[in-house]
This record gives sequence, structure tokens and C-alpha cells, in this order.
Amino acid sequence: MNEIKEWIRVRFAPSPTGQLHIGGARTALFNWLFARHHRGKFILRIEDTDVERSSEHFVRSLIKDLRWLGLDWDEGPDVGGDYGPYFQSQRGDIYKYYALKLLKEGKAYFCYCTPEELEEEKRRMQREGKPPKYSGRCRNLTPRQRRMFESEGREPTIRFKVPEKGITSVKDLIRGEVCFENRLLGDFILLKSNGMPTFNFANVIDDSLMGINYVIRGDDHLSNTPRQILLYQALNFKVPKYAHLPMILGSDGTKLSKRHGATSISYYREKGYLPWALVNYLALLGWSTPDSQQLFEREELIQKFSLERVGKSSAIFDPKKLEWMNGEYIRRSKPERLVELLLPYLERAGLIGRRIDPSTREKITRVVELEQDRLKVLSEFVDLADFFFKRNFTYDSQAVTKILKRQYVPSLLGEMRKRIERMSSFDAESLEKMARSLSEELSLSTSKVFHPLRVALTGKMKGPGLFELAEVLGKEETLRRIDRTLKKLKTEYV
RNA sequence: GCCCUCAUCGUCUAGUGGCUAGGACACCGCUCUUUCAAGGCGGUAACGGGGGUUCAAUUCCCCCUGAGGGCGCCA
Repeated sequence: MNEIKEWIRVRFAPSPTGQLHIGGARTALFNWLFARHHRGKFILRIEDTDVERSSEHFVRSLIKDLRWLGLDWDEGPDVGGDYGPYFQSQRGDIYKYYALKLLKEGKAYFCYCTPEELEEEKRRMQREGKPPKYSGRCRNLTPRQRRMFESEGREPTIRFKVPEKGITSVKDLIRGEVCFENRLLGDFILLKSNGMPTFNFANVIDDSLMGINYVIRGDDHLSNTPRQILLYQALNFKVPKYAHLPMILGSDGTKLSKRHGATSISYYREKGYLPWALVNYLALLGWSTPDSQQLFEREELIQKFSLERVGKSSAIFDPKKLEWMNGEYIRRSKPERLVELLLPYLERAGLIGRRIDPSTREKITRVVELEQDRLKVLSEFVDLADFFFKRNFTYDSQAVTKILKRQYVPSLLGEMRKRIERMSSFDAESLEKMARSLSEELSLSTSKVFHPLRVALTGKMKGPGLFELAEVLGKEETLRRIDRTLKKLKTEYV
């Protein structure tokens, strides 16, 4: 009745040791969708406790990629919030406080083992066919032993005492109840010898203190979960609800990695994928609607998303389907919008200048209208449409041998040139009329007439509507290109 | 080695104790067309194996197999 509604708070907690990749983006997306669906809060937290590998550069790159995808957060490093700081590297005192607390309560202890000793111990256990977990030999050191180790200059870690008996069960929203035997877990480290917290510890402290009540993350964290639950219990914190998402795999069925080619989000941005196409595709990796709907508007996806409909089995990332979806969104885009997105590609290819005048913009828009159906990825536009912008485009060699080198072509192009010159209005319709009547007069099939003109104007055998593209080129340029082709035929291909 | 998870077309998936097992990508035809796309129409293609339970299992249970993940002073 008077139950206070608990607001849903979820987070995405990447470590800045690399670029945002497909898997991370999918995790971020599901958290974001869940938060937006329930009108809860989506929090970004940077887990930069690995001093060796973390870098500020990756923090910026992560933020940039998430923003680009349109996944906005309510609290985080750049936007602030009431539960900060949102960098783990700035929360050192908090972790120390709780580690000490556990120490005082006898739930944790100093461990003086060196990495080398631990490595050796692990190898031995594996040789003996035992589970490679920490033996717990520092669990019950006498004060004298402690002093001895310290006088040797050993920097201790703090380990958590895992109960030797009992079972810890994870009630997962996607997988149901999953049980783990505590005795197989082994005492794990809370604070490294350099004073930094480990993932399991910092994660639990921060999630608790930040009020995270749903933990949505990759399947690869499922086996960490019992350790974390044990920590929540030792600290008297409320255990959050868990949802472990199925993994995304590469085409060979192994964990998605660099080996599978492009995995970073920035790659897809640069290649010319639309952010929403990527989001829409990622949403379908592990989640579906009862009718297997494929395309979603933003609000529609938020409204329809639910954890109940997340599947259990891992999914293979299929670049082909992503490409199809991108083409789908490109076709649905307004040409004017596409022009904005395409300008940087044209500029980089040296096809247009840094600043363009209204008439150039108008021309580009018309070109986009003609090429839109063929575009799957923005970067392809350059190859598809460069001839519109290049006066001296090259002729496709196939096109030359198959089309241009035919006997009748020079006289045909000559005749066309004459007729085009005489035309009072130069538009697609009249051009087509002219070309069709010419084919009739000469008793040549339309393709025998159209193809040479296409190659003369574009250098290619395929492309958008011939007459439409000629109209965009304009009368003067069309004539010039015919002349250029004629000249080429005379000088080079005799 | 030990622990955990998963299993429907090539891929993403829907689905049910009885269905012609549905959709999407990819692929292959046909169609439209000057070409390439896009579009329209159609097609090939799946319940991993073995035991149960049941009148009936792709669906429920067990085993096997296969695949993935974890077993760090990485996250």
C-alpha cells in the first residue's frame, strides 16, 4: 500500500583499457533500454582500477562512442550526480574504509604471498588435479609471522574469507537460480598490494553506494557473482537483482575479438554506419519480440524492451545483417540529412572543398537522391558517385572493351551529341525521348544506345538512371563528356 | 582438470504436449528495368544424439555430445 516505489538504477561500468566494442555497446544498450523503459536512471561509471592499462584517452573515446550511439546517461563522469565520484580511481578512501571494516570484523585478512609464490602454488594444484584456488595459508597468521613478513618488506593484499561450507545461489532474471559451492571459490583479493581495489570488491562497494538495484551485464560475469553476493552479505548490503546477458560471438563461434575483424564501435562510425542502425541490430542480438519484428523506432524499442524476452543462448555477430539494416535506414533517411553525413567523406576524398556553396549542396542532394537505394554504408558513396564530381574520371576497363570499343559507338555518340546540342530543354524526360527515337531510327536496341552513353558519362557499366544522372550533370558537362570519350576513342583505342 | 551456462534453417530468432514448425538476413529463381541497386513474387533450408514420461514429444525429465564462459594483485 504505502510501499515506496523503488526507482530502477542501472549502470554501465566499462574499464578504459580499450575502445568501446560490440559486446560492451550491447551491454550498455540493454542497461539503457531497461532504464528508459522503466523511467529509471542509467549511470556511467569508469572502472579504472587497473593503473597499468587504463588511460584517459580511452575514457574520452568511450564517452564519445556512447554519445554517438545515442545512449545518454543520467549520472556519470562528465555529467556529475549525487553518488560520485564516478571514477573508481577517485574512490580509494571508500574502498579502504570498507576493507578495514571487514578486517576488523574478522571477515578479511592480510595476505603476504607474492605473485610468484601464488603462481607456483597454482601450478602445483593444477598438477595435482585440484581446483586452482588460493590455499588460504595466510588466513591464520600469528602476529609474529605477520611482523616477520613485514620486516621482509612484503606489501600485503587484503583477502576476503570465503565461507568453507554452504552454497551461494544467484537468482538470475534470465537464467533462473544458479548455485555455486562456496568451498570451490577460494579466498579472493579485495585490495591489491598497491592499495587499489579489485574488480569484485570495487564493483560491489560502488553498486551498493550508488544504489544500483539491477545488475545487467555479460554472461562472462556469472561465475563472479557468488563472490560478489558473499561480499554484499558480509557488508550487510542489499543484494541487487541480476540479469546475465548471453554472449556475442564471432563467426567461428568463439568470443568476439579483434581476430574477427571489426569489433570497435568507432570502426562502424567511420565506415559510415548510422548509429541507430547499429543500436537496432544490437538490440536483436539476444532480444526479440513475439512477432520477430526487425526494425524499431527509438521510442518503440524503449517501449517494447523487456528483460523477460532476453534469450539464453549466445549469438553470433552477423555483419551482413547489420549492413542490410544500415541500408534500410539509409533508404528511409531524408536526402538532406544524408548530405550532411556524406559531406565529410566527399571532402576527405578531395571531391569537394571545405566550404560548399548552395548550388553545390543542391547538386549533392540530387546525387544522393539518385544513389540512395544503392548505399549500404556511407563510405561507399565516394566510389559510387565520384564521377559526378570528377571531370576526368577513369573508364572502367570492362566498360571500354565491352561497350565503348564497338564499331558503331563513335558515330552513335556523334549523332547523340548533335541532337543533345540542339535540345532546347535539357531534362531527363526529353533526353530519354531523344535516345529512344534514336534507337528506333537506327534500328538499335535501347541497350545498345543507352549503354555507350552511360559509359561516356560515367565510365561505369552500372549506376543510377541514365537520364536522371545526365540531367544532374547538365547539358554542357554532358556534351563535354561525350567529346572526351570520342576523343579518347580516336586517340587511344584505335 | 574443476565449476557454471547454453543448444530450432548457414546466421539472428518466434513458437507449441498434437502446427504444412512462422519471420528476418544471406543464398537461389522469376519480375520490373538501359545497367546496378531498390521494390514485388516465389524457392532451398532447422527442432544435435540416445533414453524415458505420455495416446502423442521439437516442447517435460535424465544421460551423452557439442559449443561458450569462468577458475588473475584484468575487468
